[in-house]
Amino acid sequence: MYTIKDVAKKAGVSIATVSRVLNKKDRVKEETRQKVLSVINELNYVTNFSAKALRRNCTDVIGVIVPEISNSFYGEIIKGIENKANEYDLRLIVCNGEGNLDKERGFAKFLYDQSIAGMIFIIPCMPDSELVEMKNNQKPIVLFGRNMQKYNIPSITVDNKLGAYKAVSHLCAYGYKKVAFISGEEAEHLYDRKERFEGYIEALRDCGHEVKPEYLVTAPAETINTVFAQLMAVTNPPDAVFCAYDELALGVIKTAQQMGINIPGDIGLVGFDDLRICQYTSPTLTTVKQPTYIIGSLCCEKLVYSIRQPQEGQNVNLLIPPDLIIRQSCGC
Amino acid sequence: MYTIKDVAKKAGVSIATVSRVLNKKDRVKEETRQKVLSVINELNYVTNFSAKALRRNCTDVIGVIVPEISNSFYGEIIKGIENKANEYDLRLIVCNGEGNLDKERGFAKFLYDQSIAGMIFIIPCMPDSELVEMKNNQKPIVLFGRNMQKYNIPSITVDNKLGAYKAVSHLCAYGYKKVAFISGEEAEHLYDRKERFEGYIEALRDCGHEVKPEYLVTAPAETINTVFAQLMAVTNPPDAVFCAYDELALGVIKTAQQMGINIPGDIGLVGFDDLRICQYTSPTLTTVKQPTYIIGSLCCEKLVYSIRQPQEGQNVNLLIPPDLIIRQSCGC
DNA sequence: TAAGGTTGTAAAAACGTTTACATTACACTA
DNA sequence: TAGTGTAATGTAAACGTTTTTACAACCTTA
Repeated sequence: MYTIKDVAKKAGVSIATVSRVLNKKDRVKEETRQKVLSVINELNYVTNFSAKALRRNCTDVIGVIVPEISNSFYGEIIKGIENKANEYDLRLIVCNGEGNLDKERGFAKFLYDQSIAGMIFIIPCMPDSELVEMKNNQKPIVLFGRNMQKYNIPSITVDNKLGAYKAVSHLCAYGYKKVAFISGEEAEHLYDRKERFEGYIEALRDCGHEVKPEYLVTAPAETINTVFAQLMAVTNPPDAVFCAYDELALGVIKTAQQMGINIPGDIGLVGFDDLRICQYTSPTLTTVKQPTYIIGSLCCEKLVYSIRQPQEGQNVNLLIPPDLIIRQSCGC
Repeated sequence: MYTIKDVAKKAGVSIATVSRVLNKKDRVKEETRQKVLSVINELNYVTNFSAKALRRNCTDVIGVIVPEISNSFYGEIIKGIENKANEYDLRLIVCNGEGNLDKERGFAKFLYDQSIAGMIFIIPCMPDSELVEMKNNQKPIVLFGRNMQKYNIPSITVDNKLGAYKAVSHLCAYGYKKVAFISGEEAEHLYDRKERFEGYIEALRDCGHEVKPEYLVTAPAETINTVFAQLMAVTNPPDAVFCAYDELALGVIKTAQQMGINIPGDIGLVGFDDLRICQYTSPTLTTVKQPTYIIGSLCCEKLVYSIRQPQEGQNVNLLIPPDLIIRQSCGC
């Protein structure tokens, strides 16, 4: 493994010159530049990142904290980030936060201590205040799933309200009159849940339907079978269900099958996220698509921007309008 | 951000002593040790990894190259690796090889140049020779999906032959007599494909059925619908299908549905891998389970072993026996 | 008490870069 | 020809560790 000294000696220049060639900031006579480059090539020299990082107090690594690495939804986002990061010669450290605040804090602290170039938080559970603190630590950060424009933190969000509105008004337009809403467990940091609920409400109102409290269900995904059964046992049960997450809709499909309820014959169903699995369920699941790969790619792009132009204030939220993907489960 | 010097000064000792306390190799008087630790705690000192890496010529980072990060099969493996890595205070860099030899090479070279502590290759497409070369570069590596015991490289494989054997003999035991085999595209590095085929053959033989060439299909996943249709159009078509990968079985389910063929009524179906999606398809998919999380965890454990005890030769292949998960699609 | 062994600590070199500052080389002007 | 300005390059310090070497200080033991 050769060092910059070896290159310098072989090229007959000083190490400073080699460094200059490498970092192409200062000017070097074209002739020497070529000479150095040819030696670098010949020796197959690569710069030692540890030394570089030590000297510059900054690595070429970015970190991302996701809620669940084994979930292909986040997998797609990570893929988007990674590809973009490689374009910019950055490496990616992936951390599996598991939706656990302590884990998340631990990873964030670790990455921060490691003089990482920047971090991406995918649907973080940290409170706003801690994220602001991270930002103030001089490390660029980017968020997905939380709009923190007012704190001057760049972020990307999907227009959850619009997505939910699209989904529910689609159901209504096709004649469903009694649309229930199943959301997952309530949690402070799950803004998407709230926004999707708002979209649901607004769509119902705009379609002239009333919001019935008995159609509103909040429960963890594990209990979906009992919860769905209860929902269907209500007097005057719903004729359609909008689930805040595809995960929940999957549970509904499973439970309905066990109960002998036909989807979409007996009840219409729409989800949110467009997990890959939605194409394979039976019936295939109508859902609101979040463009995961693109989201990842954009997150990374924003981060790189913050890293390279730290002063410029493009710290704005980018709102992505989601699309409704119509499949079988809504019966339309 | 404090350095070891700050700690030394505040504790009234030399930096060497602080380093000794930190790396707990040399002995330090208990009293000074406590003093140093309390200062470290007070200042919230963390060692600079770049400096450490530079000095020791080795980082606390390991790398993993997977074929597809957005696939939850690999996501689970990564999760297993990551959790185990964190236990050992190692960080993980994830690389998305995309089953592309050049990408894989690029990542491997990069990681190698970065004085990484070790690497894990998940179903690599590199030829044996290059892997041996990596191993000879003094960096510990671990493989999943390729047995390279004879080259003294630690590895983990699933007993594909056994898994396929279990799947096919299960079908035969329940009365299926004409079992077809659909495998994905052929490729040099896909050893699992070959082994699963062997298991298929052996199971048929042991059950007293003959192997019919017209029941053997090799085709990329994208063409599964035409391929399956052709298979069913054969005179005396099969009454069951064993797919070398769940991905293919998913395609079969979809196509069968379109063609009005009932699974398992008209034809039995078994896959291999146990993707999460298998629980949600209709019918749910009987399949051979690979314990992904555990595999990841074991890979990491083996790697750590190689890193910490470089001389010891535990460079053996670990063969994991897979289980058959019986669901609806086989009709048993 | 002197010789020898332990134990605990310090001083300093080294790891491979980047970069501020210093120096040289050269072309041009007066 | 001397002086000046600029472009090109070199020198050396610094980044924060680990680790080798050295040396005190303190015990044993003869």
